[in-house]
Amino acid sequence: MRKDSRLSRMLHILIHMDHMDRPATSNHIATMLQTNPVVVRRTMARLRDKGYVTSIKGHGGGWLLNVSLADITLLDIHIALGESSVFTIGLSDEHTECLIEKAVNRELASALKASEDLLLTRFGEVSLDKLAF
Amino acid sequence: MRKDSRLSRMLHILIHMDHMDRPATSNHIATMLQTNPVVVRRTMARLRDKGYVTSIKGHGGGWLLNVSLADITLLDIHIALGESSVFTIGLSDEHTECLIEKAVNRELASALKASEDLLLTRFGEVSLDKLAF
DNA sequence: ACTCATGAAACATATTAAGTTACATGAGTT
DNA sequence: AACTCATGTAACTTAATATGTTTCATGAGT
Repeated sequence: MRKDSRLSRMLHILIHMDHMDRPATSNHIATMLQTNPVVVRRTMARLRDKGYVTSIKGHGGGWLLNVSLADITLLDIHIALGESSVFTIGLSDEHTECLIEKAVNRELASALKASEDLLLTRFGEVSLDKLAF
Repeated sequence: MRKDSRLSRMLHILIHMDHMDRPATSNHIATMLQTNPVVVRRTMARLRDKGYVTSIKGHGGGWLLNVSLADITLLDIHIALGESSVFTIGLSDEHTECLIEKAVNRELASALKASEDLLLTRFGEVSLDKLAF
């Protein structure tokens, strides 16, 4: 499956935006990310919904960083981008009565949760200013 | 993205096979998994390649468990099913010269690796007999 | 011969980020 | 008021991959 690179992309752009004194247009951002301005708007809209950035319409408009890099963590951005699972591994049909299958799924779910908890904890410990220059 | 439920499914079936005294046909397994016999053959073939099961052609044929449940771990089966990443999260283009992007990707890669290491370690600690009844 | 099973090729489906096209809307500039 | 630049949004296409399905060849026991 294609990887979800939105987190990586958004972190990259947010740090760049911290250096800018003017709004960054979707076109400008798309060029930096080697993608399309509509993809940028779609993804940035998630961050706007959380208040991390502001969008300005019209001439001279674009996107502005709304918070200090020190005040947002990787986890904040990860959550802003959506709640979908971080794993490609899933459980088989959980509406079963089979005790073996339930035991298997319980074990897998437990291991996946521990792994995800570690990832999110780590994400929460890193604010974006730690990745900037 | 659709979840990869092969690990869950194969663990489930392998434990059932340990209780059986006759080969399990792909049809029988498919019924248990609520899927198609061809999907079963395709997935079981990976386990056969690693020697965990044997396939028997012809009348009275099917699939046989080749090892003791105590001798295989979740990690063994996970590896047998393929080396693809366990994460839906990926890094953005890594062929860049941007130092910020490199720092972002380095941090993400490090966190993902720690998380995956934990998952695989945990998988390696659980042998299949611990999930059986 | 007949039946039952795997092996394998070929194709369809589902999911979701990503990519693309097109047009409406809002906001400065001239 | 007309022009230009930018976001907002809808609709559609693409890519990747596990899954699902159909079909036929092959092997093996009865």
